Amino acid sequence: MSRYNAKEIEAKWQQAWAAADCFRACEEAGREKYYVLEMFPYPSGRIHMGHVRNYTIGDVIARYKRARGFNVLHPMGWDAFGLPAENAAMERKVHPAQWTYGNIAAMRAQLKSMGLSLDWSREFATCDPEYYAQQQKLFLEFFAHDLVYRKETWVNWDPVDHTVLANEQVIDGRGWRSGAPVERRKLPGWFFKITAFAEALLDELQCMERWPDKVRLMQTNWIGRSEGARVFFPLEGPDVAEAFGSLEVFTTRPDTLFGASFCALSPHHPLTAALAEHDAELRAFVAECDRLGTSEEAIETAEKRGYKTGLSVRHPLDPEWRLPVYVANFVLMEYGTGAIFGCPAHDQRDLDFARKYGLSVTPVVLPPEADPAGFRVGEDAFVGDGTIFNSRFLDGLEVPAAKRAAIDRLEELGAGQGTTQFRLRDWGVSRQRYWGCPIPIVHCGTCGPVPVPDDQLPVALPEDVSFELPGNPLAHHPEWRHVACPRCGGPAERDTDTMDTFVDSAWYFARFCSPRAATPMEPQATAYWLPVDQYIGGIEHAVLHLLYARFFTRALQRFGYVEAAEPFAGLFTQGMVTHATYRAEDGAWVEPGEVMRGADGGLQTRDGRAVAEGRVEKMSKSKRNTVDPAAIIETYGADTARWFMLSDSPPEREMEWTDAGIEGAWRFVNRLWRLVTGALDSLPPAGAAMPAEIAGPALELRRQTHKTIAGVTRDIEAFHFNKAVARLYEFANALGGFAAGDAAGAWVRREALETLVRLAGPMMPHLAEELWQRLGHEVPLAQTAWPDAEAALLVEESVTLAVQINGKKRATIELPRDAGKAAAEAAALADPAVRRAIEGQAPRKVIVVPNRIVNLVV
RNA sequence: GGCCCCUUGGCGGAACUGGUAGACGCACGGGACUUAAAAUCCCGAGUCUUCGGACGUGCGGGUUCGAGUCCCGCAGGGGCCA
Repeated sequence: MSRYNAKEIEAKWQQAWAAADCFRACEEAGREKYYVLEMFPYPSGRIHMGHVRNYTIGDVIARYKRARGFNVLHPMGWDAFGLPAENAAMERKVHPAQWTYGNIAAMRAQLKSMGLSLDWSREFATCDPEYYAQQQKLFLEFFAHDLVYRKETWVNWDPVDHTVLANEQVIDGRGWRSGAPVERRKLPGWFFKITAFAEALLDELQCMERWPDKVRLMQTNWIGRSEGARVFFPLEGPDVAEAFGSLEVFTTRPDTLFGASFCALSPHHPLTAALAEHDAELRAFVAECDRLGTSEEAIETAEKRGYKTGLSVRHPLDPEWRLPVYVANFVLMEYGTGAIFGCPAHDQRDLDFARKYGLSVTPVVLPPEADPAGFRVGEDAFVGDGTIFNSRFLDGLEVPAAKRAAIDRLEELGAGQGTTQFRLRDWGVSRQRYWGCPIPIVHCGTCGPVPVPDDQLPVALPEDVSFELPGNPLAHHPEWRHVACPRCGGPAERDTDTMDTFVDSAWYFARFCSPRAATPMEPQATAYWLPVDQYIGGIEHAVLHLLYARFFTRALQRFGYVEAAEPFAGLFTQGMVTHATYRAEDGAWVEPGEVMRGADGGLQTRDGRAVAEGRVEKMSKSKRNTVDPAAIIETYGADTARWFMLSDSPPEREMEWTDAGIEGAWRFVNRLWRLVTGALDSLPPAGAAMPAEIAGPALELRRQTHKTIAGVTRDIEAFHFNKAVARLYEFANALGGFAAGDAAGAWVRREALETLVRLAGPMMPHLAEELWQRLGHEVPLAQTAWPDAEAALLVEESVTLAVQINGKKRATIELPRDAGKAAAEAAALADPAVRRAIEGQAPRKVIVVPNRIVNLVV
């Protein structure tokens, strides 16, 4: 018997599916649709094992749902804008477009070698002018609906690369590329008003049952709703202070107002700026704060420091009470109002600050059971619930009631109001880069920012750009940015920024519904296909990408492009692919392919240097523990790689890639091949009528066949692919040991083999398709319905029950299914092992769980 | 620091709503076939054992006739927010 030739047979079926256009999706009114989508890849040039895992999972779902009769949409595209293309341009003198499209071609071929059931006719890249033209139209819709606006903010500025850095691109205060110390700079840019949907985005999370709890929790924390109050503290002091009137403060703890001992301003508060004009020392303090960077974590972990302004404020609930005003490094301008009141007894940061500057610490919340006379705050602030004291009209109230009472009084006095604050901030999308979607705005000295008119879209990226100079090539281009103002015709300049690439991926799933439309999307197409029924990707996108896509969908709904409010009805986040790491004696990382076992049994490189095996870690280039999917597919074929990806580890957990594992999968592929091809001669023809009489081992196998159908179906529905795989192994084991005997047995063997092939189909589609054909079927498996389990075969005639004595298992007994309690008890008491164990005592109590256990209490 | 999750043989992992712990795979051991090896097939296997059984799901308690599963505390690992 021949060994399975994966290479030849996989190519054969990939061509056959393409020729028959098996996976093209068309809207069919009245037919139930199912939209499966995996997060589209960045075209880095090669697929990695994370892609293989992601797309294998998605393809199992797509093929399974198709077999269940759904009209499946399963598209693929490219998240193709981004910095690596510009880096390649600088390092290798190749244009970003050329680099990107070259990578796409290479990766497309690799993805095709996986045998994914994709509708390639819908493919696009976000850097296609046809795509970003539509994105520019959407940007202008946001502009028209007042959902995008321009403002100045503080950014991390790399003075060497002349570019803005994201917080994660700042490492130890230096730019990740240039290594230059990062500066805080104020820069204008465009912001999407995601905060306008904060409440809706938060509330809807509770209804999104097919999303992992973990992701919902992360988004909840990210949006960060907090109830509190805005409180006005009248300012006193020099003219500057008088000009500002009152200091507006946000607090979540209005109940602790009588514990206040100071107010603090952000270094970037307008009042700080006004004071700094006449105060060099304050300017120096602010400059020092700026060197901390912009991340909340850096600010939080730094030592709490302040600068006393000399101003004071009056307490909003007692005009006679005055509090000093500081500028403090831990107060963020971006959160709340950029100013706080400090209550040291009940906030750790305020306490640290108060201890440092010798400010009073008055406890106003008494912990349960504490003695009001003896309660003192030491090094730890008390942040829990309790009863209010030392607080005049609030005394005796519990914390929640005191919050309400304090807000009521503030509102009566006109000194404040209750409010809800979100941690979520508006989404800044301007990037000083070339390889992104140009922002379709023209800046005119007289008209301000003016949208580029529809008939002048798209604003195309110029191709003749230079990457020699640091900074943004669009801004350096000699003529591109100079245009006439569309409104007044005067000289004006294009916006030279491009959009954050998260914008590109915030609506691509909608574009797939009508990828060639001359508008961003066709409402009847999105109405049919959206929402995505199953979205699959990495947990690393739990917050940003998924939140932006949710925000965009709500906006698109407002513009009339989509009916759905939410983009992804179901979300699945897969785990990472890991591999052992290896190091040579000199500490250098060694690739797995270089490691072999030496004569002494130890690990060594091919050229004989000793190697130590390190921890199992996420595959990464830096640790050199990657395995190239292309090489695996070349050696074993796509089916083997897919099968191993789905075996053993549950898909949401990390999976360890090992040589032994892929070898094991390869063995099973061959075993399945032999099992079917070796039996072909002894089978009745396809479609032969079921024999009237099936009994004995044949009936047993038939039962197992149908139980396997039911089990694998359940497992795939629940994303328990590892369990489905285990069931198919078990079933193959049973089939291997089955002797057909007579004609009925041969019929049952065919049913079992066909079932095995059909159930394995979504996981190893090429081999299954080939075996299906060899079993005598003309319609491809890809167009064949999923098998149904016969309910009557799923119930056992007899069952094994455990017999426990005082909860410990002593024996098992065989009983007819659904035997009565009395029969079960009698059978248990008759068992010799049970009799020995109870030594003639009569049970005090007998618990019988039908078909499960008998527990005798003696 | 706060919140959340996880911890089962040598390893990855099964165990439906509390009801026979360790399915299935990997690795391992034994056997068959072979001149030999690879491949393949069959068998074995949680630990200890006086062969009756005893002990076993990170540790310590609790609830229950019965706990891997529920509750409380602790330890270790991971994630998110700070």
